Amino acid sequence: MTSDVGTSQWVAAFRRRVRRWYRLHGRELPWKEDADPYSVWVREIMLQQTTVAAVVPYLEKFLDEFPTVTSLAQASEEAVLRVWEGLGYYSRARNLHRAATMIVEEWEGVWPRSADAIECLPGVGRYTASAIASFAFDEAAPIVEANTLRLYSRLLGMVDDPARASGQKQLWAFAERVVPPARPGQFNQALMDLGATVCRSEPLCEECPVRLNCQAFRLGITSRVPMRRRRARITELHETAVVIKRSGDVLMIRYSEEGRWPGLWGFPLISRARGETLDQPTTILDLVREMRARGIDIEFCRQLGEFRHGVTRFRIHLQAADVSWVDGEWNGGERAEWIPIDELSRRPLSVPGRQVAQWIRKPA
DNA sequence: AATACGGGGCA
DNA sequence: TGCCCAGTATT
Repeated sequence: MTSDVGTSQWVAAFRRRVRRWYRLHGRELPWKEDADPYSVWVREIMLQQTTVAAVVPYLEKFLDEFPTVTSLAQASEEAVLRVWEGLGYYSRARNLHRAATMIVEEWEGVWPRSADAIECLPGVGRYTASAIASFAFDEAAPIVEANTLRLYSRLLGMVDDPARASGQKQLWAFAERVVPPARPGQFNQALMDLGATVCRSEPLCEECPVRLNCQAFRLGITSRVPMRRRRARITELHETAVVIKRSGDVLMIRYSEEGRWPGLWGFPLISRARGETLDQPTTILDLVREMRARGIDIEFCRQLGEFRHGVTRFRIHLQAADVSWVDGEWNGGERAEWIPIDELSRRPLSVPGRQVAQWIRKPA
């Protein structure tokens, strides 16, 4: 019956159907058997707002490089960011590193077992804490994330905005009711697999083991539940990455905490007006002036390349300028270093930064 | 309550 | 292209 969503009878039948479906159709994820708290933690952080396909190679490399929480704590933040490079949301990597230090120094490397305690770690919110507690420590902790949010919303026939406080409250309350005392981690995994493969954005209801438990299915509103959120408008940015060379070295800055890519290294970026390009003398004059304002006299050589890159709600139209140093020191505010070109691979760069670095080696 | 934070996968 | 992704922290 669907009229009794959440009652104990409903929950019992729901759990049975989900478990059975999972035995037959659950995803074969590479970490399926790995319940070690450290690796659960690392992968849950990586999976925040990031697809499984994107995470797999990064997780393998990360655990290879930092196999234990101690090794992670002992590493430099830059080394951690270097392994994270290209995965995005870099504050995750920095929080991971900080949290490793906390675990080692304050807790002597021993994990707290409860979700509440785990949630004290930086970068760990309610979902991630529950995931770790249920996967690694068999705590019956409820989860709500992208996959389960869709699933629960539809089961409940929830027409409220799931992002709002009242929607969130209903979803977490539902999660608390369905998570079972026995093997809660496996059950949570089953819920996510069901959400990911069947209760997708465009749901495959004919394959769903719990469609008769689903209010949205019964009402024929699965395509409108959960309510979609409208996206933020994209802002176009036109920027120039300035590659300043001085006898085999290139000037790199460490992006500050306030702006984009905090903690990553990169090239000085200046903005252009829309339509300005490096084949225009006025653009080049602007470039020279902008760099002089940051302490460095340069001579423009040529354009290195150009491409488009999306970062959160911005789309950056990037051109790179190959220039040579004439005089002066960087006083643009950021930490700066002259780095031999063949050592760029050792620094953590953003994706556009890495692209520009490739152009330096092999001009496009 | 709204916004910032990245980048890739896929139709 | 546009939508979506095992969210969290900050304003």
